[in-house]
Amino acid sequence: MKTLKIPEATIIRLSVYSRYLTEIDRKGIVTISSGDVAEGVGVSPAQVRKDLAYFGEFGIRGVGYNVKDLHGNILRILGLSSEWSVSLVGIGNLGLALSTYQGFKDRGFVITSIFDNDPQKIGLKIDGIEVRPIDDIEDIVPKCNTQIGAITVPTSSAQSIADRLVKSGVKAILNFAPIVLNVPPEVELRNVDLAVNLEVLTFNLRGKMA
Amino acid sequence: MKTLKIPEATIIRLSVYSRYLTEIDRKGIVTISSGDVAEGVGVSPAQVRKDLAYFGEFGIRGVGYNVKDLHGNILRILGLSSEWSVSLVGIGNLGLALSTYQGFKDRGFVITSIFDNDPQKIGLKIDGIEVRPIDDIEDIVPKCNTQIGAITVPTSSAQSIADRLVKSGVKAILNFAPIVLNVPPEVELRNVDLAVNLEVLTFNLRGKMA
DNA sequence: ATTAGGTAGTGATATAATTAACATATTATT
DNA sequence: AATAATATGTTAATTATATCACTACCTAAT
Repeated sequence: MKTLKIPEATIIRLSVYSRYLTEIDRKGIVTISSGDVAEGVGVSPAQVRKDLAYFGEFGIRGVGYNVKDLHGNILRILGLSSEWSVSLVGIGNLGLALSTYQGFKDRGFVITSIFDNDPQKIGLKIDGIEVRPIDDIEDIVPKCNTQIGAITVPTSSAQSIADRLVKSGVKAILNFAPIVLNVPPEVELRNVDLAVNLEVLTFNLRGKMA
Repeated sequence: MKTLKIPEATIIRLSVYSRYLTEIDRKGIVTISSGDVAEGVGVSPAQVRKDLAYFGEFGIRGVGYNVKDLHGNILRILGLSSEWSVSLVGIGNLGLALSTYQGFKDRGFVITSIFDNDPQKIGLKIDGIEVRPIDDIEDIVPKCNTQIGAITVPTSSAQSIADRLVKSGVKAILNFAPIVLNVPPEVELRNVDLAVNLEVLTFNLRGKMA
């Protein structure tokens, strides 16, 4: 089995393609070309074909791709053909937004536990999931077989939460706190910094206005 | 003036460096080396120096960088030395999270108007800003001299909101709806898709578990 | 059948980004 | 004053990524 390295940019684009294919499929379109996909998501047709080529042959020359078939293949590539158990730590506004985000449910991410230390929040039911005290992490997370932890707590406590999630067996962490977390190399870590996006925007604006 | 192209990855890292320097400065540390920054944010020292080199010379050979000075320079580069007026359209959970996100305020992003079409929300004050009906966009946005629009409405209405924001004079759009928006080339567009991050995570997990 | 038009897959090429190496400059020490 | 240690800025080398150009192949029309 050849495991050539896949650019992360490719994975991100596959994710975008898949979102677009959902839309196309809903419209009842059966076949689509790399050029159509490219136009729909704003990349070049060659890029679309190259991205897919890392994983196999999914189309028919001279014809295009079957929408459902391609979509299914991309979901499988992304690991979305089965469900993932997600634990959410910190249920402030951002945590609340994530817990109710339809896009997660749609793609097989199931929030199975929610933790917070605010006494006013503990016991609340959010979308059917009870908010538990943070000290319950080590108890609940293994029981739910949770593979992914999402951290939306303040910066000061993010590292300790990460430690506890790792200890409880999560394999991946999605961190929204603007801090560099330390986790063992076998744990997959991904940071989302909402301010970064605004800053790239203002940098580009600055250039245009200068 | 030579305007060589700056990689976007460089801008993203500068944003991360700046966040780290805030922390370092708060600790009262006066001087820092590229190696220190590199270790703090998880990149190579050469990368740090290269990123900075695009914009000038900010350090002293044999010594390092003055923390406050470097931080100020990075903020200036990113266009954060003055305030930006942001309009938020759609005040669901995600919009609420953004409107109260301290990280924005800290960096000079001021939300000056909020719009939604839900009658139950119109009139509410969020952090001192009144929620107005979407039809007020064309009236209010120009009055506030708003340069940036943030879209957190459902996918179906995202494009029409983008159109109205552009018509009202915004120069940049931060879009959280999972759809490819069409805007004139002079308008800076940036898409944030929360699900993408989880999907990159699961792809990487899949590889590790296979 | 044959041909024209269209589209996927792919190896070669070009471009971009990262890393490495080094020359230059500063500080501290002897 | 000379030397050792340290750290930047910059050029060169390497690696990674994206684009291009071409081949293979399918469909439909003549």
